[in-house]
Amino acid sequence: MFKGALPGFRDFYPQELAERAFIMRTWRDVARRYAFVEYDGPPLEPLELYTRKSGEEIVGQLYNFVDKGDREVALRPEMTPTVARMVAVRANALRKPVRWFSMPQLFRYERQQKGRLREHYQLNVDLLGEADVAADAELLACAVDIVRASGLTSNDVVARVSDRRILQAILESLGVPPSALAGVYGIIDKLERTPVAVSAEKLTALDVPAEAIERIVTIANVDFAEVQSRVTSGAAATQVEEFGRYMRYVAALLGGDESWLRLDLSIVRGLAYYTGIVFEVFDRSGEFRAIAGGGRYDTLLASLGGAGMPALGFGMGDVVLGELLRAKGLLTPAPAGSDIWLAGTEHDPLERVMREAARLRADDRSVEYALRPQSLSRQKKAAQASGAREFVTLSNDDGRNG
RNA sequence: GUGGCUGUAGCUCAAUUGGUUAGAGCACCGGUCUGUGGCACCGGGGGUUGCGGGUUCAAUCCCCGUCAGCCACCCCA
Repeated sequence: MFKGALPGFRDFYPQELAERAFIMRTWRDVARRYAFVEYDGPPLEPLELYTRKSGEEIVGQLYNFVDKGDREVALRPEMTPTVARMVAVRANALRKPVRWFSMPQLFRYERQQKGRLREHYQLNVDLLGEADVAADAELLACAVDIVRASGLTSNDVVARVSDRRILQAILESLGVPPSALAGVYGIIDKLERTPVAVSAEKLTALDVPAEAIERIVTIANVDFAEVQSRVTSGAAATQVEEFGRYMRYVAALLGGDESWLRLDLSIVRGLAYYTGIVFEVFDRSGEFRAIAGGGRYDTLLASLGGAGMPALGFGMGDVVLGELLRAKGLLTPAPAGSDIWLAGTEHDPLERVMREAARLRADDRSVEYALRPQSLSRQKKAAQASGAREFVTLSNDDGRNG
């Protein structure tokens, strides 16, 4: 006897599917409001699509196998390589900017935990062919608007925004040796979950000056004014200026509401391909994993062998968002009852009920009825339990069922 | 992949610190109720106590293994 789904995989009973549908409807509605158009790709891809950029280590985290044609394949763990490939193939034919979104089911062979399964649905929104920060602003505003459309407020969640180029400039201004940068990023990424003393010790081991360590362990608190005062020349100064423009754009797109945004240089996204502004959306209580994350990956298309094209995107999974919405009481999709429960009396032959049901169904009404003769009171009870919106008897067509 | 905690009906939990046929609420099924707000009452099905070994006269309870869930690493989506 089969007991349940494979570890990390989910059965969607009607209630769970209704919840998932609620989330996906919100994704689709808001993405369309932002003029993104939907696309999809194959759930199975050549393994090489993922190893080329991430290296062989990633194979341990993939559902991969050799197919009957001796091809090394993998279930897609993320959508970005697929969209990059699809766009690269038709780079010259597509009208720019390309504004696409998709809601793929993604797979990852890892030990599961809360908020992290072996499969999830993830909204992917990508904007390709535009280098200006206006595109970055459009992306983040879209992500925030989805969260807002789900019923959450800026008291519940915050978008933490960063730019690794600015972080690098700050670190250099603090005297961090270039050779130590990669290591320092890793330490910054874990600052939140690591005791300060431990982080400081690790930084010392990387030959980071003591004064710099003090500032690095509180890098999350560095505000925009400090960034401006520390980075005053060179390419980084231009990036700082653009970053300021970016934040103003996002605020404008959110109707002037800046409460959703926060500069946080401790956001160092792991993926190797991010090249500019990055962001992550979190619940403010810190109870859940990141709701969404994304950023700019201007070099990815070229690295996959296509024509170079500036690009950026974000992903938002259904698992963490669903957990947060449920915790806030915002995940209560209406039960899917029929429009009409059609009741026959004991004297009505079933065919009479069926003929009437057929007539109503042809009129696009959803109709349920008792599949075997039952008392009227029993049918009424069944109608209520099923969530039918209207109770109609053959002899008397006006009984309401709330 | 590593370590820790947990595992009784579909769900939430019981079962006098090993002791007879493992119980309840909700849910589900059937019946009664000629009736107002998903009401009440009666009845029923459903568990090899995750699975497999071991200790014992006797195991839901103790030990080992295994599987699954949760948590922390790892890694990030």
